[in-house]
Amino acid sequence: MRYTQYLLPTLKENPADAEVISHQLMMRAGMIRKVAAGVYSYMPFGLRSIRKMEQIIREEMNKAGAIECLMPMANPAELWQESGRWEKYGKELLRFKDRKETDFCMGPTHEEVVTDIVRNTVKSYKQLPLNLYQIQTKFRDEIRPRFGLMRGREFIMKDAYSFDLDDAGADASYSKMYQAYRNIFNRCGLKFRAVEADSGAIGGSFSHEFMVLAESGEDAIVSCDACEYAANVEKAELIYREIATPPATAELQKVDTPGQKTIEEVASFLKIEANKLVKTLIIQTSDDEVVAVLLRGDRELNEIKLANLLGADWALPAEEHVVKEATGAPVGFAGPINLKIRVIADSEVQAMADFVVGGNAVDIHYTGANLGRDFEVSQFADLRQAVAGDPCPRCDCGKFESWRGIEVGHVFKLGTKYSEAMNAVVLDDEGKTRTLVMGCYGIGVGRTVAAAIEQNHDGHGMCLPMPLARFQVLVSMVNPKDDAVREASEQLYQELLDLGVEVLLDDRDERPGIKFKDADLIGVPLRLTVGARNLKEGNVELKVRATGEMSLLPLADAAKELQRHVDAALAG
RNA sequence: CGGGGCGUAGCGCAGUCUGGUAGCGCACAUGCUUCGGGAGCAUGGGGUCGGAGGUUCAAAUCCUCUCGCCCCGACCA
Repeated sequence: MRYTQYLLPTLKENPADAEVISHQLMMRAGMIRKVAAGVYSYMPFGLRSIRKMEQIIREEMNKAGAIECLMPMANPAELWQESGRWEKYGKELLRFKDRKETDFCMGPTHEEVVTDIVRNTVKSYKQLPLNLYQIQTKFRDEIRPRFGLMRGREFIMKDAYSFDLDDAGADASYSKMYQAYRNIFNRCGLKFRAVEADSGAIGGSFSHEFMVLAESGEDAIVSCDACEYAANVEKAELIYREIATPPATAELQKVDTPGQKTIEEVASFLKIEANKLVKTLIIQTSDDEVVAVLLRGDRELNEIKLANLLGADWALPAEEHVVKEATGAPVGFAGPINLKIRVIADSEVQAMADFVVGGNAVDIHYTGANLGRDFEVSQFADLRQAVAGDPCPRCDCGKFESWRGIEVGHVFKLGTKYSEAMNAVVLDDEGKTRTLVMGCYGIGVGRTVAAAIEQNHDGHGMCLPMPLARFQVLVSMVNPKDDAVREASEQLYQELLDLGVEVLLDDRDERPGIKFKDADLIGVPLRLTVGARNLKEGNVELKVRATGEMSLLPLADAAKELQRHVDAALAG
């Protein structure tokens, strides 16, 4: 491709509305343009990276035995009513009517459609296992789209759905997908972790998220420094092999703590460490239950663990008036002593003695509080957020490291939620009717490309890994008006094309500075600079974008040498 | 949806408080010089000041309504 015949509108400055690096660089490098909030056009330069990502996914999915299909974006309400999600999905589901006033929605995911296909076409266990996937544009009317392709409303997703006769089969399908996902993200050259994730309301199932590691990631994850265990902090388990409650040595004592509400305030007022306090959180659940939760002062509550423990959809800090009603004091002074509501505590609290708690009265705390003697706890459980340094729950020696991650993929064992609701059944080898066991597997295609940029950039622009780069080589002719330079560049360009290398020839009549800045911005992995200076010696200059490494190559060997570089980079 | 902020040329912004002929930088076009890290000079084109209504002799500026966009929260690939 010749630059002068291509559409690659680069921007010198960051667009005012782009906050994160990948969004800024994708805009500046002319990969995407915004059409509406969370809705983007893929410009030629961006589209090709997206297509490369799709192709990698396609190859690995096919290799794992999945079969590609393509389902409609417009879904009839009928199917969604059957699964019950027409009512449940809420405003994120973009609904509309056709000319006959029939309800439709833009598919945000395709369990309904695929389950409909399978129940109508698969009748026997002999047709199983089956895994159907598609790469398609989805629409979710997100409350808050942001960060460019990172969280759009319209976005390209690969979604796959597996169907098996039984749980064991579904587990096998799941692990095939898990491995396929590892292959996909490895091939993209991404640093990632497959982490255990919360499986939410569908109990008994399991799920993994694939997280690309990046500072700007929206998710917090932990991984063991000794074994394979990794999990979203929402899910990360904490276990205590031995918990011994130390003997109480101090008397319970009421102390005045005027105006000291937060843990930090109370700790510094009493001149003790935050971990000598026990905080009491008043929590309200989706079932309208109000409970008190005790945590060591320096710990954070994991609301998902709590909700799962209580069997509720959610568990959140109670509103102010509820706290007052439960404790008799304003927010900031709750404590477990003489509290009327149910008290549950994080396991770690069991290892504490002579601690400080709130006094359930304005400006009052207790010191020297002790479990059992001063108050009762109805249940101990793992309720806190994991942090770096916590012991691994799976191995004896490991400790957690913490990371930020961008969720680019999610594999999920669905069970029979949809097959049951929509009556997707087959006959087994005894002629008995069996409900299909499903799994679903998603990859955010655009998000993965954005994540790759988050992970591969510097102050000058992006450094996309070779497998995702739209152009593998850039031939930059320093001065197109110099005949020797122009001819050598054209020759190199042609040779590279003939070798099947994806090459961009910067044939613009621009000053070198502009060309170099653009080259760095758009991040072509390998740059060949053809300038009069080196050409006199018969050389051209190779610069590796990611490392900045430079070397001189004889003009005659350059094309072949570059092809070797490209092949090596693609091989990983 | 709650809280905060912004809409002025393709991009980045000033001008709004205190009403008086719409500006700057970049980009774009033309010419000359320049040419290995976002050049210089000159000339030029491009704007319903997000939209509607109102106040006024006069509105980008004041008032009312409205639309869009961004950031922080709950959701998710």
